[in-house]
Amino acid sequence: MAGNLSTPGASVASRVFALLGAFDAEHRALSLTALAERAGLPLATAHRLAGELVGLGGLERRGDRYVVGRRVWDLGLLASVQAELRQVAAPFLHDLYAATHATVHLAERAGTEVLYLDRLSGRATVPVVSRVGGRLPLHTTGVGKVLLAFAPDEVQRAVLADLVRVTPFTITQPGRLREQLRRVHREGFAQTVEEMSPGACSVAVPVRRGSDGEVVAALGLVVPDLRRGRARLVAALQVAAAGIGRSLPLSESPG
Amino acid sequence: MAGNLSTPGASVASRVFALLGAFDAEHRALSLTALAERAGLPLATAHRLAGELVGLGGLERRGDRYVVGRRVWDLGLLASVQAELRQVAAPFLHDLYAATHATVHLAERAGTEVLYLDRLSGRATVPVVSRVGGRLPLHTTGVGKVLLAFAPDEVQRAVLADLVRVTPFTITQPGRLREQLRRVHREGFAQTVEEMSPGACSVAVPVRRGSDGEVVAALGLVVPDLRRGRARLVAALQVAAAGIGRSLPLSESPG
DNA sequence: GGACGGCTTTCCGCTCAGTGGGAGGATAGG
DNA sequence: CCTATCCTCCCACTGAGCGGAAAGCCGTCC
Repeated sequence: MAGNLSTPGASVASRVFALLGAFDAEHRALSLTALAERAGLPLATAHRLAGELVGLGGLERRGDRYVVGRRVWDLGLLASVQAELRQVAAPFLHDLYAATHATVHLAERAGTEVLYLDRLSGRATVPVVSRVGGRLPLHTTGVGKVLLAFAPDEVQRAVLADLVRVTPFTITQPGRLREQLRRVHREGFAQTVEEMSPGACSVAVPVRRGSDGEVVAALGLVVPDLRRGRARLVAALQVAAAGIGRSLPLSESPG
Repeated sequence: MAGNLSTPGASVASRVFALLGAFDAEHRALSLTALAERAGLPLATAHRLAGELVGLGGLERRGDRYVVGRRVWDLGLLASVQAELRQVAAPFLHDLYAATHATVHLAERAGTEVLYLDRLSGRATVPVVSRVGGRLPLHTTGVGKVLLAFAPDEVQRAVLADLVRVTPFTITQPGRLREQLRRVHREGFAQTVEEMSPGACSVAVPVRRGSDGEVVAALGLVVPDLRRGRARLVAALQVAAAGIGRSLPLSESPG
């Protein structure tokens, strides 16, 4: 379709996603030049395609900057992640927040990372690094440890082989983490103590789909201190997780 | 780019969006045939493009069905709508919910409709038809009336010219609605009484950007009854709206 | 004021990526 | 066994898409 291709083999569809993928949480608005550069496309190509996407609602133009369009947001709401889990979980997350006033997290595993599906926090609690849609290491977060404990062997091995240090309290010894994962199975919850960010502790429990008991997500709380009240938090989490699991449809798995 | 085009002039980018646009809230998972049909593309073309999108994360395959991919959800979170307003507003919405236990709505105007940006509801309140990402008429909802009252003249005219009846209580006389919109300006809030769905009333207030006072969104509550406690609800809404407006960055408008 | 640097926009000839009818499998039901 | 309904793959044909180059469009600095 073109005479002179800088990257032959790249399809138009991949270019479209390259353009959209040029945006991230730190780059929500990009000039044409920046957009082209980050997408790895020639300026003229980026210009034409971006113009087309604006027409389709995939991008929007604000002055001389491009931003991701509303249409993409609309479509994103239909994505499977969000559709079932988040919707079902939302009221339970509120209950949890009301009961504890701690930051509430709903997360699932995406490869070897935690993917935060929802977060609920007031304004006066512990500062938390997570963002909805954001990813963090599995071994440094409460929800991550839960998800890791119930992840397939190959994922556990891959993660244990590379335990990045984030704070002085991050667990980087595979043996110690493996022992903790066993405890998660035994006791039904995981915790972290300043392993992701100083001054923040967390507890988390698995969310099991009611129909078959499969762990589909994790539910967690972030608090400044776990020394007292942990049992109460775990109890609240387990009630909410059970509620979510029971309300969950039994979405067929990939064939 | 092809020898035999069924619809010459349609770009690949438009076909990509046609495929994604084939999904909606009622069609979250589609077979290839259904996908092709709804997208208006030949089967072979849909098959090839869908396969490519799966590789790019824009679609996912579940058995013999396609669903919108996680990548689209990620990208959607970066869209301007969601990014600023929702994030800033979230804690205030919780406060409102905690204070009133009514369904809380954050909405903005999209053309001649209300676009619901966020919704927060418990499990035991009035049944509500709104969905996050969903659109409803401006003249039948509390947030809609607020947004309409502060919309440009041509929007008001377009809406007043076609007041669709939804319930027996829907206001369909332009004169009566115009009078109500004037009251919204005067009193600072709007209300509906069973105009969208039987048994549901709503109050709503504008969210003004702190820097310039422009109305950027509306904040509303849905309750079974407005006869008593309305003043209290309006007060709570105004406090929250002011808080949101003050925390809002002054995002430059289109040039 | 006029030359410069960084940005966006447009032009246009070249060509290969994308197209889609149709053949071929796979599976289900009669 | 045949028919119906999906999904997958093949492949000759060609115009949609490519991107270097050049032209606009600001500011800013000498």
